[in-house]
Amino acid sequence: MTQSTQTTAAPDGVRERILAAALDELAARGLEASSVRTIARDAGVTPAMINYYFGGKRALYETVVAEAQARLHARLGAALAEGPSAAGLAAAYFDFLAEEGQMQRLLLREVLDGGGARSAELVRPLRAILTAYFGDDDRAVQGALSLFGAVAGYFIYAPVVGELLGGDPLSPEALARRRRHVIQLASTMEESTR
Amino acid sequence: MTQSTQTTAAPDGVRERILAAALDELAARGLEASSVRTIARDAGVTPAMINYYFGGKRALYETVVAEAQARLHARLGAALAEGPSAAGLAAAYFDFLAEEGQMQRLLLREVLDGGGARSAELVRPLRAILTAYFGDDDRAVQGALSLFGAVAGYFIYAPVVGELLGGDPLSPEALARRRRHVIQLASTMEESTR
DNA sequence: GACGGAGCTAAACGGTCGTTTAGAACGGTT
DNA sequence: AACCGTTCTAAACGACCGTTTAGCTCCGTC
Repeated sequence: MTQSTQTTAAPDGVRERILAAALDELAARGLEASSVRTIARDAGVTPAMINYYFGGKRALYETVVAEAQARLHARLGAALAEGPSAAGLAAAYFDFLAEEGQMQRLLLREVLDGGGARSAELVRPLRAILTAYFGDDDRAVQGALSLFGAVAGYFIYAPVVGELLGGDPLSPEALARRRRHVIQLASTMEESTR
Repeated sequence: MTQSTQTTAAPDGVRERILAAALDELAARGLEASSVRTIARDAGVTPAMINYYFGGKRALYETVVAEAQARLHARLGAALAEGPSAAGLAAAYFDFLAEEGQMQRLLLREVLDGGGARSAELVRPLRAILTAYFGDDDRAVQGALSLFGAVAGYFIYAPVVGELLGGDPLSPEALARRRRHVIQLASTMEESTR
């Protein structure tokens, strides 16, 4: 009773602990390979609690994915709002992945499993902003695709890169180097498109 | 008896049918989500045959992954042997993914699930060739990473791109456009590195 | 102080999983 | 003709899965 008398507030309530454990497990192992029993154990609750709060494994998964997508969406939207540049967009995407590494794994699995329909729905609101700033022509689209691929690829293949080159691709120094490279790549593309 | 009397040769023997069905299923759904019963049904055999020929689900998976990696390895090696250019390498990687679309999904899942150790082992023999041609400095490494990310990203995100922009990103025209863009990107990088 | 709903638990349910087993079919060898 | 190894099948096994159920505790309300 030294800590608190009203424990059931919010910050680490049962629901939040389940969400955190689910993000870890789902990003690391995928929907099918994760088990509600494991997630529940990591969250320190009973498996039945997952159904109580979320209605089932699939619904929990979709809650987690929706939250991850919302976070990414907010980041990219903020970057576009404050400065309409490919470099700024690339930097925002890079920083998002650098700070929340499991997100890329989760969202990539979602694309691989779901065929991209849900992800497209997420990105669609961004599209209006994107084309307003960067235009609609093929070169801009191709460049944007390359840029996002270059950013995401680094994090996806980070384990391979680490094994291959030695050193930790996720160390602050390596991340700073990569960040500089990606921003420069974005600038180059912007110039050639303009 | 009109077709053949010696059926147990090779081209579409039981083992080969299992491998083909397994590639489809494993690339589409992943190791954990795929079931040996489904693979066996698609191959027109009994589930027990998978254990008879491969020793188990995991061993079948590793056979399929090893074969996919070997095919990619051969492609990249051939491209490097006949012309040491980033553009040639990018084109070879692009063509591989364009012709065998499920491969990228399979290998990407392997990286996501396996942490990259096996993939690194595959790419290691290529590394000597790569550095001999492109050098070892940071700019070349960063550029190569971006290039491979840009190529792979297109195929991974093809469903999203299709939903978003309309049209089929895997149509011959779209592929040709993307191929040109990637090769040009490679050339640009090569110039700035040189 | 009985009531009722919210939060939670332990146990069980039906189903699917990967794998094993017992044995049938069959061509080749002796 | 008896034997044998190979190929293959149908059935069963035990484990684990996601989910449901029955019931407990606790607390604010009347």
